[in-house]
Amino acid sequence: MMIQKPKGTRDLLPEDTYKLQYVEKKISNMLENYGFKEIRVPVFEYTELFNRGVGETTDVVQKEMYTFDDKGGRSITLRPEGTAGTVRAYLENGMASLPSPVKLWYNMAMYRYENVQKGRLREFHQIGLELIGSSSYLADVETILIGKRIFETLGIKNIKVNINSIGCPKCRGEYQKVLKEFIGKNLDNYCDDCKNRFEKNPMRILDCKQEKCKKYNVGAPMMIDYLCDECKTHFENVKSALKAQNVNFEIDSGIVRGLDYYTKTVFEFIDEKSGLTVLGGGRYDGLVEELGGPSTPAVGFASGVERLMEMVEASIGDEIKERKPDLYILSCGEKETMKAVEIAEGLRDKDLYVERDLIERSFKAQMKYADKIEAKNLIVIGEDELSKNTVKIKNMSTGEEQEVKLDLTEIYSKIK
RNA sequence: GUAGAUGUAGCGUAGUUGGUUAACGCGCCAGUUUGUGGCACUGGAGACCGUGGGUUCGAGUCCCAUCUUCUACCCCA
Repeated sequence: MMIQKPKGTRDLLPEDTYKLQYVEKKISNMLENYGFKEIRVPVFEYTELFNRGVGETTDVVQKEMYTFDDKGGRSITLRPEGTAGTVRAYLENGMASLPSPVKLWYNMAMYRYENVQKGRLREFHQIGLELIGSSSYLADVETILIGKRIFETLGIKNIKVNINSIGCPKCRGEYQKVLKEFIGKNLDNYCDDCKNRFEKNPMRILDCKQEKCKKYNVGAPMMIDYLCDECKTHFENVKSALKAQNVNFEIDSGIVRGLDYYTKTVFEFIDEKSGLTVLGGGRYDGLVEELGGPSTPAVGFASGVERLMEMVEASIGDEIKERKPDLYILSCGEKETMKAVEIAEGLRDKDLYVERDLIERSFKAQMKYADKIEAKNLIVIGEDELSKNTVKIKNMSTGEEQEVKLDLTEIYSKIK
């Protein structure tokens, strides 16, 4: 029996990878224009990192992690997100002593034991960034501008930007008291999930999609109305700066984000066509300290590469072209073929894409093959050519031929 | 985790109320007489019909289980 790939994984075939590389190159180049440097951290970390970093009460930690004991009895988890590992690396490598703020980006595989469906895989990739060491609203605005630019760079339209503020531990505590009072009145009427959320994380109840819960949520107190002065000012500054930079956004008080480390500004970029969140992030001022470092503010986001690719396919998919051979060298006969190998190698030294026969096909079969792989040009090296020391370069799309000396630089100058 | 659908050569499909060597298109390989492709024609390779059981004289076609993929819920990127 054939062994299949595990559920929720994907093979990327050449027809996919060249498009992926196009997208990755565009984004990484853009991020470098903002001064972000790439970081790569381990695929697996000690489970404790995510328990503390992501939060014990989150769905990600409670039911979606790939956790196992290694042979030394250590509890290991495949990373379900990139921020915890990045912050861990930031601390472990003393990056706090680098000029502030530290700006890192990554493109890494993530693992989450989730049910598979549209835009959701168990192994998926996120391009994300972390801006560590600034508590200023300017950092929030910078990351949102970068998020916006990702989609512009890729020619993706119809992306909605939603933002919210979920306050800091100080004002959130106040708010949760008020919220629990409000919900507590009708708690019996909520769904079971919400009843469970009531003690652990009541804010998540506002995010519930169940009709009955939505009904009782009407008129619920909103976090933004209970922000402390500092959080309020911060949020106002973010909003007015975004407006000044012509970013179209909406306030969505329902955004809570499923990871515990978020504070103050949170945001989501949503593809209006599929309704999927294609980029999500926010500020996480408590995380660095939570992971054993000094109190350090930070902002970041992550975007799902597979979801990006899906949209890129729809918008500019056809414009991304695979590289086609500059030249096919057709040869028959042993001496002639050795000459073909020599010429091919020489042209590759000059960075041309050259193909030739590798399975000793007939003249005609080589011709057909050159056509199939869409070689731009073709030359034949046979007995005649070798004796006369010339070849004809044939332009495969026009059919035109021109004669040149059988010589590397001659051929190169005609093809280039 | 719950609910519904799906699974036939690399890809896309056909396979009547269960019956001899599972069909077609695309793709792949090779030919159509002398060294020039794209078209056309001819031939060829390639499938234990997702997997494992069961019913039957006999199953791709019926039953059960299981896996995959897809859809929704949940959650998220």
